[in-house]
Amino acid sequence: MKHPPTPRRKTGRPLSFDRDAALEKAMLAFWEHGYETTSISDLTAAMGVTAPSIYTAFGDKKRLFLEAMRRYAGDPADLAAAFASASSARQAVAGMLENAARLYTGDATPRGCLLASATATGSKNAADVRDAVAQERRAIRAIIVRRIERDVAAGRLPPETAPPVLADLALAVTQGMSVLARDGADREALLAVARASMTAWPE
Amino acid sequence: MKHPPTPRRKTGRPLSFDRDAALEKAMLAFWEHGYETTSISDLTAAMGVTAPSIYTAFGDKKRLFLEAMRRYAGDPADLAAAFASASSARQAVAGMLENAARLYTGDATPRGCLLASATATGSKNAADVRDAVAQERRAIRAIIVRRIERDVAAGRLPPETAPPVLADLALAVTQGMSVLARDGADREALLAVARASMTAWPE
DNA sequence: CCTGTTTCATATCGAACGCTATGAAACAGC
DNA sequence: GCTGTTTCATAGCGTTCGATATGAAACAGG
Repeated sequence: MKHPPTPRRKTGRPLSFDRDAALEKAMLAFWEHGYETTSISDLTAAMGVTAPSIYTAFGDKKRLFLEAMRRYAGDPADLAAAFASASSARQAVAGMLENAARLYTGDATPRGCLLASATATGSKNAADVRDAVAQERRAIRAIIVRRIERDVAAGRLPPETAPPVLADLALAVTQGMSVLARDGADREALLAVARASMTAWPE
Repeated sequence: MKHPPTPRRKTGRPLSFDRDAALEKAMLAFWEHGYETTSISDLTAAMGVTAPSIYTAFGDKKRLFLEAMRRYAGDPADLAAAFASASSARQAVAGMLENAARLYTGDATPRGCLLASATATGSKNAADVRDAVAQERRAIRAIIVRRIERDVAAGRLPPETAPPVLADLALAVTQGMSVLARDGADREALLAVARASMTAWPE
């Protein structure tokens, strides 16, 4: 995972807060309350940083959110690597669903999924942010589709398998689990849903 | 479906707009842009009604949304009736998923699901509205669970069937399809996901 | 030390937010 | 036609929004 180059500091007064820690706090705030419905005032409280410092360190609210998302929502390259090294597409997707079930019900983070809920809807001003999040989801979908196609080509899955359908099913279950988690479903319920959805796979 | 009694008019200047039509326009605006991220200004434009008229006719933004949701998102009693008259739990859920797939990709309404996306996240000020929408989802879940339990009791489904798991799977797929639809998935893709998820059912 | 650079805390900015006060206009009943 | 009631359009209420101007404070280099 490659981070963008730390803004080159020439000289001057040193930063009085931990930039990475503040970014993580911002991410958690966006995760819990959504992009547009988290105000700058909410962010200053969560990050422990005043508004002008946020703007000099991260640009504006939009760039702060995008940086937080790209930093903590998981690099698609990491997912691609995990999928590539998995023993099968089935195992890879089952693992992804199980990880999601655990993540969405963990105590260290808000319930549900940042990518599924933070920009589920929004005003026209935030259309570009929604598009960026949707792009992230599409990247994940493409990775799943390719991994399934690989197993079909290798004869590990029946030739009549439709990779996009299985991928969309996995995505739908993932994002649906996010809503269930927000409604209070516990970890076992989500894990059961994840396992049940895998029985829809061939063989 | 029983509507709340129309506010009794004694006398006075008649309403200059169609209250039901305005309510539907408001619902569509909330559906597309979400509850908190649809402003009163957006609503006056969509409904063709000035702000004071909205407030005298519907109370405030919160009550306008709740009335729109309860009026158009489907009365749980209607769903319960459809489920009761269905030939089987499986058929009832398959029908629900197919209806959702068609609804989320229809041209007459925004993409996705009002109940899944309008209050996916939000500020603390709107916590009560989110709870009301979550309550609606829980009511739907209870109906599905009960219908599956009925089939298990009647021996139409294997005794080891876990009704809550199948119900949660159906809910997750439904709400996941909402995200897929918003990301641009077409009707056939959603119908395929709905059908694929049904192969997870026993027998 | 002094200069240059960057961040700091304070105090806002204009715009948009949800909402409402006000008085004229449009009806029903008498 | 007058009275009572309700809705109308206009204008603006106080608050919060995202974002900044300002000048003092904290460093590195010379």
